[in-house]
Amino acid sequence: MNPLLDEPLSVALLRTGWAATLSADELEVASRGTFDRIYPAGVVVAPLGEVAEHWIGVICGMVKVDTSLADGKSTTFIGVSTGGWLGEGSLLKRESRPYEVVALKESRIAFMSRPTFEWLYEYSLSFNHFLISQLNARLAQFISMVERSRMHSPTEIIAFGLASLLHPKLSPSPSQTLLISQEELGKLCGLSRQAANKGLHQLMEQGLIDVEYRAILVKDLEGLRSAARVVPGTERSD
DNA sequence: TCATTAAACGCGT
DNA sequence: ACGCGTTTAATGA
Repeated sequence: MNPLLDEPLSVALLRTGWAATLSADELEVASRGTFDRIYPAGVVVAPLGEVAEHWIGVICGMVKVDTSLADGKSTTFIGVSTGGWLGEGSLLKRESRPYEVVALKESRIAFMSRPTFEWLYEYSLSFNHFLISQLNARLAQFISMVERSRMHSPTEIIAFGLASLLHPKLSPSPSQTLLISQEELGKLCGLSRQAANKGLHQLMEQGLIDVEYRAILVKDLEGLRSAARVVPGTERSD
Protein backbone atom coordinates (compact mmCIF):
# COMPACT_ATOMS: atom_id res chain seq x y z
CA MET A 1 0.00 0.00 0.00
CA ASN A 2 2.80 2.44 0.78
CA PRO A 3 5.65 1.63 -1.63
CA LEU A 4 8.13 3.44 0.60
CA LEU A 5 7.55 0.93 3.38
CA ASP A 6 9.00 -2.09 1.57
CA GLU A 7 11.33 -0.50 -0.96
CA PRO A 8 14.90 -1.86 -0.54
CA LEU A 9 16.90 0.26 1.91
CA SER A 10 19.71 0.93 -0.56
CA VAL A 11 17.19 2.38 -3.01
CA ALA A 12 15.50 4.42 -0.28
CA LEU A 13 18.86 5.89 0.77
CA LEU A 14 19.45 7.11 -2.79
CA ARG A 15 16.59 9.54 -2.33
CA THR A 16 18.16 11.18 0.72
CA GLY A 17 19.85 14.54 0.35
CA TRP A 18 23.27 13.34 1.45
CA ALA A 19 23.40 10.21 -0.74
CA ALA A 20 22.82 12.04 -4.01
CA THR A 21 26.37 13.37 -4.22
CA LEU A 22 28.29 10.43 -2.77
CA SER A 23 30.54 8.23 -4.91
CA ALA A 24 29.47 4.65 -5.57
CA ASP A 25 32.07 3.38 -3.07
CA GLU A 26 30.94 5.76 -0.35
CA LEU A 27 27.34 4.87 -0.98
CA GLU A 28 28.18 1.20 -0.63
CA VAL A 29 29.78 1.82 2.78
CA ALA A 30 26.85 3.97 3.88
CA SER A 31 24.34 1.38 2.81
CA ARG A 32 26.15 -1.52 4.51
CA GLY A 33 26.36 0.37 7.81
CA THR A 34 22.68 1.24 7.90
CA PHE A 35 19.65 -0.80 8.91
CA ASP A 36 15.99 0.09 9.16
CA ARG A 37 12.87 -0.70 11.16
CA ILE A 38 9.18 0.06 10.98
CA TYR A 39 7.61 1.78 13.99
CA PRO A 40 3.89 2.10 14.72
CA ALA A 41 2.46 5.47 15.71
CA GLY A 42 3.28 6.61 19.23
CA VAL A 43 6.30 4.35 19.75
CA VAL A 44 9.63 5.70 20.99
CA VAL A 45 12.27 5.49 18.25
CA ALA A 46 15.17 6.78 20.33
CA PRO A 47 14.81 7.15 24.11
CA LEU A 48 15.88 10.17 26.12
CA GLY A 49 19.32 9.73 27.65
CA GLU A 50 20.48 6.91 25.40
CA VAL A 51 24.10 7.21 24.31
CA ALA A 52 23.81 8.01 20.63
CA GLU A 53 25.21 5.23 18.49
CA HIS A 54 23.22 5.94 15.34
CA TRP A 55 22.29 8.70 12.94
CA ILE A 56 18.53 8.57 12.45
CA GLY A 57 16.77 8.97 9.12
CA VAL A 58 13.05 9.14 8.36
CA ILE A 59 12.60 7.01 5.22
CA CYS A 60 8.88 7.62 5.36
CA GLY A 61 6.47 8.81 8.02
CA MET A 62 7.00 11.45 10.66
CA VAL A 63 8.66 11.75 14.07
CA LYS A 64 8.67 14.39 16.76
CA VAL A 65 11.63 15.41 18.86
CA ASP A 66 10.68 16.34 22.40
CA THR A 67 11.56 16.23 26.07
CA SER A 68 9.17 14.23 28.20
CA LEU A 69 8.74 15.29 31.79
CA ALA A 70 8.12 13.01 34.75
CA ASP A 71 4.45 14.02 35.00
CA GLY A 72 3.72 12.83 31.48
CA LYS A 73 3.75 16.31 29.98
CA SER A 74 6.06 16.92 27.08
CA THR A 75 7.28 19.86 25.07
CA THR A 76 7.90 19.24 21.40
CA PHE A 77 10.82 20.93 19.69
CA ILE A 78 10.54 19.95 16.07
CA GLY A 79 8.91 17.49 13.72
CA VAL A 80 10.93 15.64 11.11
CA SER A 81 9.11 14.09 8.19
CA THR A 82 9.98 11.91 5.20
CA GLY A 83 13.53 12.39 3.96
CA GLY A 84 14.81 14.11 7.09
CA TRP A 85 17.80 13.03 9.22
CA LEU A 86 18.53 13.90 12.84
CA GLY A 87 20.82 13.19 15.76
CA GLU A 88 24.13 14.19 14.12
CA GLY A 89 24.72 16.58 17.02
CA SER A 90 24.62 13.83 19.64
CA LEU A 91 26.80 11.58 17.46
CA LEU A 92 29.45 14.25 16.92
CA LYS A 93 29.50 15.20 20.59
CA ARG A 94 29.40 11.59 21.82
CA GLU A 95 26.77 12.57 24.32
CA SER A 96 23.61 10.95 25.58
CA ARG A 97 20.51 12.21 23.83
CA PRO A 98 19.00 15.27 25.53
CA TYR A 99 15.66 14.53 23.86
CA GLU A 100 13.53 11.61 22.77
CA VAL A 101 12.33 10.74 19.29
CA VAL A 102 8.77 9.43 18.92
CA ALA A 103 6.95 8.23 15.80
CA LEU A 104 3.87 10.37 15.14
CA LYS A 105 2.51 7.84 12.64
CA GLU A 106 3.68 4.53 11.24
CA SER A 107 7.20 5.31 10.11
CA ARG A 108 10.15 3.58 8.51
CA ILE A 109 13.30 4.68 10.29
CA ALA A 110 16.89 4.15 9.15
CA PHE A 111 19.80 3.85 11.59
CA MET A 112 23.34 4.54 10.41
CA SER A 113 25.95 3.14 12.78
CA ARG A 114 28.47 5.43 14.45
CA PRO A 115 31.50 3.85 12.69
CA THR A 116 29.84 4.35 9.30
CA PHE A 117 28.88 7.92 10.12
CA GLU A 118 32.42 8.64 11.31
CA TRP A 119 33.91 7.05 8.21
CA LEU A 120 31.80 9.30 5.96
CA TYR A 121 32.64 12.26 8.20
CA GLU A 122 36.32 11.45 7.80
CA TYR A 123 36.51 10.64 4.11
CA SER A 124 33.64 12.20 2.19
CA LEU A 125 33.79 15.88 1.38
CA SER A 126 30.26 15.98 0.00
CA PHE A 127 28.95 14.29 3.14
CA ASN A 128 30.53 17.07 5.18
CA HIS A 129 28.95 19.64 2.91
CA PHE A 130 25.60 18.04 3.56
CA LEU A 131 26.16 18.04 7.33
CA ILE A 132 27.10 21.71 7.39
CA SER A 133 24.15 22.59 5.23
CA GLN A 134 21.80 20.59 7.47
CA LEU A 135 23.17 22.08 10.70
CA ASN A 136 22.88 25.51 9.13
CA ALA A 137 19.27 24.93 8.14
CA ARG A 138 18.49 23.57 11.62
CA LEU A 139 20.10 26.59 13.25
CA ALA A 140 18.07 28.95 11.06
CA GLN A 141 14.96 27.00 12.01
CA PHE A 142 15.61 27.39 15.74
CA ILE A 143 16.44 31.08 15.41
CA SER A 144 13.15 31.62 13.57
CA MET A 145 11.35 29.66 16.28
CA VAL A 146 12.63 31.96 19.01
CA GLU A 147 11.82 35.06 17.00
CA ARG A 148 8.44 33.69 16.00
CA SER A 149 7.36 32.73 19.51
CA ARG A 150 7.82 36.31 20.55
CA MET A 151 5.96 38.12 17.86
CA HIS A 152 3.85 35.93 15.59
CA SER A 153 0.14 35.19 15.58
CA PRO A 154 -1.08 31.58 15.84
CA THR A 155 -1.89 31.51 12.12
CA GLU A 156 1.65 32.54 11.23
CA ILE A 157 3.07 29.97 13.65
CA ILE A 158 1.03 27.23 11.97
CA ALA A 159 2.16 28.42 8.55
CA PHE A 160 5.75 28.26 9.78
CA GLY A 161 5.27 24.80 11.27
CA LEU A 162 3.76 23.40 8.08
CA ALA A 163 6.50 24.94 5.95
CA SER A 164 9.12 23.46 8.32
CA LEU A 165 7.70 19.96 7.89
CA LEU A 166 8.19 20.36 4.14
CA HIS A 167 11.59 22.08 4.40
CA PRO A 168 13.47 21.13 1.22
CA LYS A 169 16.73 20.52 3.11
CA LEU A 170 15.52 19.15 6.44
CA SER A 171 12.60 17.02 5.22
CA PRO A 172 12.83 16.73 1.45
CA SER A 173 9.58 14.84 1.05
CA PRO A 174 8.24 14.42 -2.47
CA SER A 175 4.68 14.62 -1.16
CA GLN A 176 2.80 17.80 -0.37
CA THR A 177 0.37 15.95 1.90
CA LEU A 178 1.02 15.91 5.64
CA LEU A 179 -0.72 13.13 7.55
CA ILE A 180 -0.86 14.61 11.01
CA SER A 181 -3.61 15.35 13.52
CA GLN A 182 -4.36 18.93 14.47
CA GLU A 183 -3.45 18.18 18.07
CA GLU A 184 0.01 16.89 17.12
CA LEU A 185 0.53 19.81 14.75
CA GLY A 186 -0.37 22.09 17.64
CA LYS A 187 2.21 20.36 19.84
CA LEU A 188 4.86 20.78 17.17
CA CYS A 189 4.06 24.48 17.07
CA GLY A 190 3.57 25.03 20.80
CA LEU A 191 -0.13 25.82 20.33
CA SER A 192 -3.37 24.51 21.74
CA ARG A 193 -5.63 22.37 19.59
CA GLN A 194 -8.12 25.23 19.20
CA ALA A 195 -5.43 27.66 18.11
CA ALA A 196 -4.04 25.13 15.62
CA ASN A 197 -7.52 24.51 14.25
CA LYS A 198 -8.21 28.23 13.89
CA GLY A 199 -4.90 28.83 12.16
CA LEU A 200 -5.46 25.95 9.74
CA HIS A 201 -8.82 27.31 8.71
CA GLN A 202 -7.43 30.77 8.16
CA LEU A 203 -4.73 29.34 5.94
CA MET A 204 -7.39 27.37 4.10
CA GLU A 205 -9.39 30.57 3.52
CA GLN A 206 -6.24 32.10 2.08
CA GLY A 207 -6.12 29.21 -0.37
CA LEU A 208 -2.73 27.99 0.82
CA ILE A 209 -3.83 24.57 2.09
CA ASP A 210 -6.73 22.14 2.17
CA VAL A 211 -7.71 20.71 5.54
CA GLU A 212 -8.95 17.15 5.51
CA TYR A 213 -9.60 14.42 8.05
CA ARG A 214 -6.20 13.48 9.55
CA ALA A 215 -4.44 15.32 6.76
CA ILE A 216 -3.30 18.70 5.49
CA LEU A 217 -2.69 19.25 1.80
CA VAL A 218 -0.22 22.02 1.10
CA LYS A 219 -1.21 23.78 -2.11
CA ASP A 220 1.19 26.71 -1.97
CA LEU A 221 4.40 26.11 0.01
CA GLU A 222 5.92 29.42 -1.06
CA GLY A 223 2.75 31.16 0.06
CA LEU A 224 3.00 29.43 3.44
CA ARG A 225 6.55 30.66 3.86
CA SER A 226 5.54 34.24 3.22
CA ALA A 227 2.51 33.81 5.49
CA ALA A 228 4.95 32.82 8.23
CA ARG A 229 7.11 35.87 7.73
CA VAL A 230 6.40 38.93 9.79
CA VAL A 231 5.89 42.11 7.86
CA PRO A 232 6.90 45.05 10.05
CA GLY A 233 3.85 46.65 11.57
CA THR A 234 1.52 43.71 11.01
CA GLU A 235 2.59 41.38 13.79
CA ARG A 236 -0.10 40.22 16.21
CA SER A 237 -2.83 41.43 13.86
CA ASP A 238 -4.38 38.06 12.96
C1' DT B 1 -14.67 42.33 29.67
C1' DC B 2 -12.39 39.70 26.34
C1' DA B 3 -9.31 36.00 24.86
C1' DT B 4 -7.33 31.65 25.52
C1' DT B 5 -6.93 27.23 27.44
C1' DA B 6 -7.83 22.30 28.97
C1' DA B 7 -11.34 19.01 29.56
C1' DA B 8 -15.47 16.94 28.22
C1' DC B 9 -18.98 15.50 24.96
C1' DG B 10 -20.93 13.84 20.65
C1' DC B 11 -20.49 12.88 15.99
C1' DG B 12 -18.22 11.04 11.96
C1' DT B 13 -14.49 8.36 9.91
C1' DA C 1 -10.40 3.88 18.49
C1' DC C 2 -9.31 8.16 16.83
C1' DG C 3 -9.80 12.83 15.09
C1' DC C 4 -12.52 16.94 14.77
C1' DG C 5 -15.91 20.43 16.04
C1' DT C 6 -18.18 22.36 19.88
C1' DT C 7 -19.37 23.54 24.63
C1' DT C 8 -18.09 24.65 29.23
C1' DA C 9 -15.56 26.31 33.07
C1' DA C 10 -11.31 28.30 34.71
C1' DT C 11 -7.64 31.51 34.15
C1' DG C 12 -5.47 35.66 33.04
C1' DA C 13 -4.65 39.95 30.37
